[in-house]
Amino acid sequence: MMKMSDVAKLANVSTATVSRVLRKPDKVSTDTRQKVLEAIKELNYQPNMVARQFRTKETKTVLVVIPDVTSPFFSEVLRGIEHTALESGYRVILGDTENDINREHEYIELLLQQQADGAILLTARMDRTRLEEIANQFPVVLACEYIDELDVPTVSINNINAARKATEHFIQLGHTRIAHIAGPMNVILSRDRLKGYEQAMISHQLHIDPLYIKEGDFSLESGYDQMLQLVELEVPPTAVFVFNDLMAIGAIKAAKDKGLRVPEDVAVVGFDNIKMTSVFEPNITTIEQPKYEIGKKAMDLLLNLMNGETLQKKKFVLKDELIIRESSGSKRI
Amino acid sequence: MMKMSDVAKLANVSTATVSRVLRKPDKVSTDTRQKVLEAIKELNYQPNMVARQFRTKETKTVLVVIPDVTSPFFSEVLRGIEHTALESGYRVILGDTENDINREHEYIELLLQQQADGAILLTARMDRTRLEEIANQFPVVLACEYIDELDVPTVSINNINAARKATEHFIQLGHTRIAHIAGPMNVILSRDRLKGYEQAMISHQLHIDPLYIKEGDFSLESGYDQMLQLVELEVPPTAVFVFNDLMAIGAIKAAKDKGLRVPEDVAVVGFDNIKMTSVFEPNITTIEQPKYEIGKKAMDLLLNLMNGETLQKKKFVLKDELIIRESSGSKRI
DNA sequence: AATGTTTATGTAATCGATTGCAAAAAAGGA
DNA sequence: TCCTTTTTTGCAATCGATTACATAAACATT
Repeated sequence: MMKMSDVAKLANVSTATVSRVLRKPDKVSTDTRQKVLEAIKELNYQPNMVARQFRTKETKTVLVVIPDVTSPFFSEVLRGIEHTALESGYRVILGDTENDINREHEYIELLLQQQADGAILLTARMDRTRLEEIANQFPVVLACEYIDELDVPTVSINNINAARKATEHFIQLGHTRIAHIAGPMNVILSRDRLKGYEQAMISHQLHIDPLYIKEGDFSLESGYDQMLQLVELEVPPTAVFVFNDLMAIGAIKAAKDKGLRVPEDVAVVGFDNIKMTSVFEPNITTIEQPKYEIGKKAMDLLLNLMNGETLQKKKFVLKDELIIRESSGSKRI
Repeated sequence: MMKMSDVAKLANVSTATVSRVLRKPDKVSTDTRQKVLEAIKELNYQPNMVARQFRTKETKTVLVVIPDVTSPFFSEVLRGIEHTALESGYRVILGDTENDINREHEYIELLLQQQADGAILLTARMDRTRLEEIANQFPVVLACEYIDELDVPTVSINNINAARKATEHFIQLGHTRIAHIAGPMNVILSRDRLKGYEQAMISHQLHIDPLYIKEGDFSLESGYDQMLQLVELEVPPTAVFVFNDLMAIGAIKAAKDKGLRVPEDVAVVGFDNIKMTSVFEPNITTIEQPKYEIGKKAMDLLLNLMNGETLQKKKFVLKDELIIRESSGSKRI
């Protein structure tokens, strides 16, 4: 493997000049630049990036911590991040926590070890003080998940509003017995969407039956399980707002397996607008989140931070949209 | 940010000793080790990994090139890789090519720049010579996709056999008009599965109508489009073997939209056994690939290669399985 | 006690690039 | 032509760890 000094020797210049050709070409006369470039080509020289990183203290690498790479939602966000990173010459280190908080910590270590210039967290379940500490030392952006009242740049939609919108959709259709299959309560998104659900119910004077609130774990299977419990209630709900599309799909499956028709017997609304929602039968009414855009925006912010800029605005709330399809049914009479 | 010399000073030893405490603790007496560890804790010292990488020429990082992170199939393989990598102290750089061959080359550059110790390619569409060149210089493992008769370690299933098995399943059920929606023909997997389909047809003396062979692009939408064309043929097929589950889902949707029943009017078999296949209606008959295991095995091999071992065996063919569900229907009379 | 062995520690070179500073060369001005 | 300014290049230090080699200390053996 060739090194810079080899090029320098062949081109009859110093390594300083070679370095300049590579990094600040206009500081070098056209002649020498040409000579050096030829030597580089001749020797098939590739700069040793680690050496450069070591010297410049820039790894040109960002860490992305994601709760689940196999999730149709998060993987789209990841794509947005990765695409944008690449465009700006950054690499992405993948930190799949598999919903395990210890993994989250392990990955964050990479920042301390200076293996990444910054991080985007799609999951932030660690305690606030730890995160604050990290975010004070390194460029960090939160996307999707976030931590309340923490002064760290954040990109997300307004989950409370969106959840309220989804629930109100049911209310407008004439439902009163509306249930909610939530995500794990230690995740803020779950609490937010539950809150939105509650706000909608309360502001329309509808009773919130504690039995109508179930907690899943994001997975299709758990959506199935929780829905089973709901339909077996003495007075089952006529509508269920589900934390995400994956669980919604599980929930609909459960209803069907129990011989119920969706949306006639029980209506369902999901969240995220993953691809499958428009193919599944019935098509699923859901909240569209701009997944790719969230990733892109988060990466853009991170790039700013890594450039040493200070952000005037820290909270970016992107637009969501209720997409009405079949699973929520039509107006009840 | 503290450095090793700070620790050395505080502990009253040389940096050599500090380094030894970190890397070969048994070469240091218990007393000094204790002293050093205390100093490390006291100063909150974290070793600068880039400096270490620079010195040792080991990045403890592997590159994973993947054609599509949002794919339910590949993301499971990726998880297998990532999980195994982490266990062995390796980081994963994500290289999502978005099915773009140029991206593939860009990412491969990282090896030449010594930013990764090795690579796993889940997509290998570049030309053989280039890949050969790379694989001769660096530890590289191919998974899923591969290149014919190339002496690079490979992990996959036997796609030809599996495709034949899927097609023969139709034949056993009494179908004769069997179509195939293939993947892009520049991808070896597509050619293999097509080959398996053809083998099955030929060995059962069934006619292969060129009109029955369609080419999609892996996406659900293309499955939809290709199926539309098939059902609109003058003599439409009664069964369709589809390259992957995603396209199969699209295909089934198309059939339904055209008022056809699946499997009664047209039977479908997919490939990959992604989660959705067991939830979709009808449940989809498919070939199960051990996705996580493929990733794990590939990473294990790569670890061996990076350790300088030479593999006696180079081609690892994992077990696939035909999973019979509803979409392929029952025996025709 | 003298010698050889083993263990523990330190010295200083090294990895391959970048960059501040100085020197040399070229260009411009009088 | 000589002096000043600007441009181009090189010298050598530097980043923070690791490690070959040397030395010192501890221990064992006769």
